[in-house]
Amino acid sequence: MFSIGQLSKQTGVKVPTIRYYEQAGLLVSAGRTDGNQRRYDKEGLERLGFIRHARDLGFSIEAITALIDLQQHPDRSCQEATEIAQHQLTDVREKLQRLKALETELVRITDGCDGEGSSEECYVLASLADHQHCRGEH
Amino acid sequence: MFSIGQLSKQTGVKVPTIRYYEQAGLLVSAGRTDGNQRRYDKEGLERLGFIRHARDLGFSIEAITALIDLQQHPDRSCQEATEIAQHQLTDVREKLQRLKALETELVRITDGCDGEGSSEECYVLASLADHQHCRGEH
DNA sequence: CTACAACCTCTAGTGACTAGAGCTTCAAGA
DNA sequence: TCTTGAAGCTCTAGTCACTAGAGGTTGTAG
Repeated sequence: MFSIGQLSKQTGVKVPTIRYYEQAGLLVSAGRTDGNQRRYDKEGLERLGFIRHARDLGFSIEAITALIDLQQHPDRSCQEATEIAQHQLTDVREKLQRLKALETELVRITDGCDGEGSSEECYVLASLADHQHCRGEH
Repeated sequence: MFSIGQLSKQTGVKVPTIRYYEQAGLLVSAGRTDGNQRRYDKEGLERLGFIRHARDLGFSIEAITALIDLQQHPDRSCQEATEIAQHQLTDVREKLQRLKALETELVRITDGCDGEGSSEECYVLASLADHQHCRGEH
């Protein structure tokens, strides 16, 4: 049996976050001591590990709820889980695209400026003021 | 002179967002008609364009405030602006790194599963449950 | 002059936490 | 057994950058 603090240490999830997950319905309400403190078993630990891993991969709370739901109905098709993961992958790839464009643009902006001189003729500021400077879309 | 709606159309920034920017101190309080409606001139339009562009590049409201402040003190060094942009670039690059790792991991997870069978033996769910499966860090 | 789109302010909600106040409980050492 | 203080509890509010909605007022085209 672990206290919430021990669970926190083992998973790397902060204590208030664990309570938040419970309140959000991700974690089943933990058992309590007579004094109302939460106590967790191995299952609680594994569940939190699952959540942690999924959050690290950028899955939303909503998506994780769906995945946990699926986990608990072993008879249901695996397809749903794959769809959720695929969706997440698409999402990540879109963000990657966008960030790559931003990187290019920021490199261009910062390279154009040596940091000397007054801000009046600053290339960074000029670039931001005038979209015309940009190569690509964003 | 433009109304807030015309400004919105010209810049692509939604009306409530413009008001939010004003309230956040990014946009100087606009002039008003006798009936208390905002009216903008060319300067207001340019300022909003600047903000829009900077937001598109992922600069925080705080960073943009600093940049605008700089713009208004043409005597101050350009170095600060460059630093802010550099910081933003570092930030973007970190996110890129992270997202690339996530992509790899998600591809591995989704590739391992054909979507058939029951969720009991689903590779997606198993991968999320067990960090051991992972190649890299995240 | 009228109708109604567009404007106004204010409050509250979003997602995923994080911080803090004010109180109670657990567990180790004396 | 008692004490102390770290760790737990609940509840409210704050974060960021908006977005939505209520309920009322103004501008302007016909």
